[in-house]
Amino acid sequence: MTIKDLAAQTGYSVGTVSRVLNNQPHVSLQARESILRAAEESGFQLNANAQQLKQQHGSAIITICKGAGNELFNSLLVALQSRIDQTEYPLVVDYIDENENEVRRAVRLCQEKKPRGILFLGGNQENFRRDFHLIHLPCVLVTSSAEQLPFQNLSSVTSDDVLAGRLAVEHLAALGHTKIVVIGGQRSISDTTALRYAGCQAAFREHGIAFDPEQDYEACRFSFEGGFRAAQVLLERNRDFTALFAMSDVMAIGAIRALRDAGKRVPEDVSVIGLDGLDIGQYTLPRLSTVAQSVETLARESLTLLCQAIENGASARHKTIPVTVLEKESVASLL
Amino acid sequence: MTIKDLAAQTGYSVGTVSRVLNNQPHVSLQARESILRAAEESGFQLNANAQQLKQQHGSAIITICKGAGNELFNSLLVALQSRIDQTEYPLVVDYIDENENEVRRAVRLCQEKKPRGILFLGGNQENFRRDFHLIHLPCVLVTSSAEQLPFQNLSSVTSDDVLAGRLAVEHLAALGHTKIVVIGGQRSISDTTALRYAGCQAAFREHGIAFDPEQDYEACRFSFEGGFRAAQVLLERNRDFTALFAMSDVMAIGAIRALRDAGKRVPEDVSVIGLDGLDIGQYTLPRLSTVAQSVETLARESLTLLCQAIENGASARHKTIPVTVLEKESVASLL
DNA sequence: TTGTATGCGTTATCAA
DNA sequence: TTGATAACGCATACAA
Repeated sequence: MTIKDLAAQTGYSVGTVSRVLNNQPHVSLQARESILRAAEESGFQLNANAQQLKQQHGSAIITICKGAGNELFNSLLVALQSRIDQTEYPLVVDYIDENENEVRRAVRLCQEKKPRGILFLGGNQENFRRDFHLIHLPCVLVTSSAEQLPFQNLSSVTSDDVLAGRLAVEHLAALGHTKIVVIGGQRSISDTTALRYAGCQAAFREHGIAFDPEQDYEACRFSFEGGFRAAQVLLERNRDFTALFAMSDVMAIGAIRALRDAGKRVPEDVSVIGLDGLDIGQYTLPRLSTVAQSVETLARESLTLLCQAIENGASARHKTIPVTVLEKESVASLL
Repeated sequence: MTIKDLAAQTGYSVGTVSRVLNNQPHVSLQARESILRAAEESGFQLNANAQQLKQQHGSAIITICKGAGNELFNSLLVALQSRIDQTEYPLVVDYIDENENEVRRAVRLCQEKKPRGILFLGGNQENFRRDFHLIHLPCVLVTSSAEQLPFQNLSSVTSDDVLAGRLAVEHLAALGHTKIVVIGGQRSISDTTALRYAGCQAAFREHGIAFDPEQDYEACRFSFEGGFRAAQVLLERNRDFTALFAMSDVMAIGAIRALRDAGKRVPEDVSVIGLDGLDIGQYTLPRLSTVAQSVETLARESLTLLCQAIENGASARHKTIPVTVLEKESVASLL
């Protein structure tokens, strides 16, 4: 079934049918109604390939998700999915490994699918700096800032990571903790980590808390396993800490498991604060105190920015989403 | 850049260029090399739209994932993603709500994208029975059996759900538990739930364990929240149980939280066994005893079946993957 | 082995 | 307001 058939059926020409199906003007009401009805009855759908061949581009928004096991990205995806249905664009999700170069991947996808825009869930500044000039589509980097990058077509939406790091430490400090260790990503690789780390450091300084980057910080992957191992390393160093800040909830949960395995109770012996505000944190023992990001807001703003860029050619903007401390059960007061 | 340009550049015709790029025979080694080199240098990519318009179909395998928040499906997706790269097909992931009709969605996607095959992550027999005749592509239903469905193009790969239900109960029974409650999905809606339930029931009978379906079973969604609420309901009924079987790990984790909130220790006061074998279960307190599915095997078999159907026209097959009990810390012995 | 030519389903231009 | 027709980039049957 093609528009040709539809044309024959209704007695109009393919041109008229095409105009009707694309909601274009200069069609008589009569023609419009008759064609629409026929299309409805036969369940006709335009052939996307032909359409996109002609228009020289596809209609999809591609989301490149760096790390399919990333819980934060998964909940972000859920939020995106429910919002995207209100737009005209299909959402195509493309998972790549954490170590893959997301920008190169995007370049390839652009040639292959000619999407309308790209959403990057996670990304590395260096990759963007080096290769993004090859991309000329509206893009939004989510959970990592592109403010320092000189691209007119690359917006970004990110939680206030510096504030998040600061809030975590301040929450602990306010409860009397002064011996604090931190686990997170590789500061040299993960921009997000670097910012959260900077926030921590500022808070440490302001509160006069001693912190030895060599001894009191341990880098790991953003996974349960990563947090588990990092906490073990910290434990083996015998730093005698009373609190641990994990830069993600999954790390925090892994760390709590390691602490318990070492005979430490949480929060009685060691307090733990996470960062993300994932669902799962509210079902663990103890419930996880954390600095929560607003996944909903991140999703909404990202899509808004991208759609505006696609539809109005709006140029790059960079949004920062606030974060809030969620006080639950994994942090105890020393006072 | 089109094959026309490439033809002009190399001095060959579009026909030859097309043949080379499609790895077809009847091309001189010389032509092949020269064209391949030119394509490489300019980073040329065939226009997928034109290609697919001509061939009357796309190249993608679409995965319809029912419930973007489903942890099992997410880990399945990770496994699929890593395997799909060894094939020639791009994997397009399409998330839909748990309540949406996955088959209708598939019908639409078929018209729009003309994929090579479809993978259903989760699905309801009724939907398939009613609408699947509209689909004429190779499909595989994962985590739910299609054996009872009369479709030559619908294979299925599923864990042995009856066995899983049975093993869970037998594990508890072997440790002396006789007062057991169960939480899971809606038996009338979720086929998976029905099978696991049947397995349970068989084990209950064989071990002479009393079980009142009205009082000792509570249905809920496959989420932390669902398990949490269901356990609360069971608790309020005062059934005085010593063990709880949750038909998914996330439910189990939610249930443990509810038990703790009610002052029950796990496993000292109540034993809990889950089902799935998700990563997260090894980082909770206590570590979750569970009946593990092999996500890797599910992914591998599904893709194998689908590819065979696409490439050799293989007809429908139905595979059952074994499950195993993972003994950890959430189940105590009463003996 | 290679080249030429046709058509896939659609949109858009132009003429009517 | 409509209809005819030329592209879009590619695969392929057929001719050379």
